Amino acid sequence: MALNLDTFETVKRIFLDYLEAKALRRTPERFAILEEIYSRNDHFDVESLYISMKNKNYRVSRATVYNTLDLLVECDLVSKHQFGQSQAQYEKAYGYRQHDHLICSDCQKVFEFCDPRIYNIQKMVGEVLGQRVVGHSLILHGACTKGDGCENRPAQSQPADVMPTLAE
Amino acid sequence: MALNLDTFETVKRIFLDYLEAKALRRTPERFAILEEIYSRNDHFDVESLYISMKNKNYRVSRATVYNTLDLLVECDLVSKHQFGQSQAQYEKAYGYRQHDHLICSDCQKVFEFCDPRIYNIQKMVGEVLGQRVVGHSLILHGACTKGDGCENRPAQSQPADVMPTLAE
DNA sequence: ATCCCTGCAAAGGGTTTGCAGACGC
DNA sequence: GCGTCTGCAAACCCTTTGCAGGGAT
Repeated sequence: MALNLDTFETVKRIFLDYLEAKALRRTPERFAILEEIYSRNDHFDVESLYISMKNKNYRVSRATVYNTLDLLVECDLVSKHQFGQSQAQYEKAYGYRQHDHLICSDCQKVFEFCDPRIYNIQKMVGEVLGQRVVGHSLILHGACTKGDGCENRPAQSQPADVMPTLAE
Repeated sequence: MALNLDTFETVKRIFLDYLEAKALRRTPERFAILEEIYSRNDHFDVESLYISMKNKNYRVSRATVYNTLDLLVECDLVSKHQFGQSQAQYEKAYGYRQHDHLICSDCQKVFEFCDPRIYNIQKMVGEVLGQRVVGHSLILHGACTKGDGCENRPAQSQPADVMPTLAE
């Protein structure tokens, strides 16, 4: 899927404001990386992002990709996940609802879902333990025994609703 | 806290059976590592386990520690977590209820809690996505702003109940 | 002109691997 | 005795770091 220009203008604006607030420079590399991320729809790791840009003959270094991803995570335009593999996975975050992931151990496919009850758990556990809970990471581990589930299923571009969203 | 002998006999039995079933050898190192793990109560990483054993003048290599931990995870005597740091964290699993973790980003303390609603989410999400869900990992990220929460709080040796356990 | 940011490559840290010798079976 | 397991160290992989040159301000 191609880059959504409206969305990109918005996130570019957000990034510009963030850079300005932090007195960081507006380098072409930073915006090129942002653009590359927002023209993707899947989860990706640093290497695949780096390779995509190389393939488009855009000269970037891995170090800059890492650096820029940190900035984008910091300003909530990108979210970072550790799905248990060694390398971190990233995805664009703007315009996407908070969601969680189910990963099939057999075929490695990643599904997304939303469930408002997680928010309740988060709130209640925080109260019981006397902690302010600022976020969570929920990963369900699935099994499709290759072929009879994941393979036939279209990739979820939007998180599936598990139950009607009650509150946000 | 010292090793609970009854528990250790049980887990040793389980491990023996597992080794036999898989036609693996009963080496002294494997049982020494199991014993060291069950005489601990905290979460630990490979290095600290290795160091403890070295300090007790038990000769083991890191390679064997890694190898044995894999086996113990495989037979459910140990659980492995990726709390986002670089190294994996482990904890003994036998006799402990399934529980999840809250990690304070400020002081790194780890709390444990149980919430049966996670089980319901797991089940329902699996149904909606057509996946058999075999497990989950939920991590809540807390913030205590150092000193006013975690510091004063005793470590949770048993998972706190967030609500009465309805079902298991 | 300043000095932050980039690219490159080397270093770093946790985990895995290869190999020779040890030992459970 | 056979074949797996161990210990050691090197290799590995992802990420971070150091440094010199380049470009944003």
